[in-house]
Amino acid sequence: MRPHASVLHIDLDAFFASVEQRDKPSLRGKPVIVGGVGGRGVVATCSYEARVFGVRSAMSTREARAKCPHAAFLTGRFGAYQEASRAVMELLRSVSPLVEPLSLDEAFVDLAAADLPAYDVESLTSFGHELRARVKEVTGGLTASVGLGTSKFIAKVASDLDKPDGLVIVAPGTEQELLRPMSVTVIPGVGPATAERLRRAGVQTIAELEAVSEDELVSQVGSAHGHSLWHLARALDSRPVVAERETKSVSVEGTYEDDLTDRKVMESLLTRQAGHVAERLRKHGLSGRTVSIKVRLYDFTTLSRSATLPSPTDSSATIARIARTLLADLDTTGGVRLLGVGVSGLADWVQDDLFGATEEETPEDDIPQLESRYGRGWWPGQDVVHAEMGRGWVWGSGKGVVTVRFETAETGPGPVRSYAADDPALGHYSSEVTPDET
DNA sequence: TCTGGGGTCCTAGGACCC
DNA sequence: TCTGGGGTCCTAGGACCC
Repeated sequence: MRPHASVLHIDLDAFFASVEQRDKPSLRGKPVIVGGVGGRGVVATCSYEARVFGVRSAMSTREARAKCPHAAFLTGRFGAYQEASRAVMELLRSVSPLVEPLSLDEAFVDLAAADLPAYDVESLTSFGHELRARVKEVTGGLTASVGLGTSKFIAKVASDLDKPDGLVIVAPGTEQELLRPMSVTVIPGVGPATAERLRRAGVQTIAELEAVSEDELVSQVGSAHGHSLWHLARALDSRPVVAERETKSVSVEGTYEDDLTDRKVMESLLTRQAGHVAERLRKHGLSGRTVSIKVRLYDFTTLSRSATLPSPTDSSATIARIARTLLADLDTTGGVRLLGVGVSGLADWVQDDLFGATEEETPEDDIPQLESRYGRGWWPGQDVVHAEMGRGWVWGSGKGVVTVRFETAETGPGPVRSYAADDPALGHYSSEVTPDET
């Protein structure tokens, strides 16, 4: 337990949706839902305007559509989110060297490593306000919720108390009175399954959890979890903020619009995924010994199989071959909704090939066919450029027609036009292709 | 036509070794 | 011949997080 509220947790509000509203003025003040737009998509983030209608993260897009049919449903632009995230993380690192990103939109900062002039609640409050103002500046207007406390647990609980655009500091010594009335579900690691187990044992609040002995908790939920719960219920949390965390695994998976039944198709898809995994391993200078596949059947039963090699690999041919072999052992009659490939047991080096032979990459000649079958094209929210009309984004698409709204944060809302999906004047926007150059 | 994608950590059982 | 532990590695599955 630290003497001051020197651990900071920051959470960008409705992150993906806020980036869309920032860049697309016509979406401001409106319900925006970012996630998978297909039949099996789920909501990744939604704006506060959409939450009013009961839309939540992780809800199926189908359900979200039923609750809020007039919302804008967008697939998301990861490049833009990464860029905004990078700006925020850079700002945080300028404040303290000890920054632990949890995702694109969340991080812990250890202010004890920041060398602030003072750590009393009042000084930390003005620091927090200033930080939030600077986040707004460096992101072009995004808001963040910030919490400060004597531990990671308390800082995270604090940032959640006044969302969106809030700042909460939990004064040292007041942690337990804050926690006691709260639901056990605020404890990190208590999800639906643990909450249900505890509820059956008559435990719903942290005060009630505090009354359960450590041995009892361990026997209820297992050793690691039990000890952790016992401590967190008492606001005992000495976990350090860790700046650099090693990657432990790299994986790619996909859920398909229609269940797969053809083994040849499954093998081709695994081969392609293996290629993406290998590419990412090589990009980060990694290789791994254990290759795994994940198969989700039509009824949502999820199977995994893995095999461990004597030495690490980053070869797409090797990963693909093992993945296909692992699939061969599984019964997939009835259909497969998800396939995935991963590599773990990572090392930051690749075993030298003693024989100097270069491995042949498997030809992926059936990929174009697969793409035409499983879809690619114009996705809602995607940025586009039109030779005459300039920059815009896909509003909707279907039946060979794509509807584009022409606007940017600079130009503001512009006209909406529809084009044939194969219109040559319509191009995918990237930083290398500006309207002027087309 | 309910239920994404990318991860982390934990558990439990079996093999194998000392 | 019987009876032990402990430790490590591997595999499969599950809970959880954003």
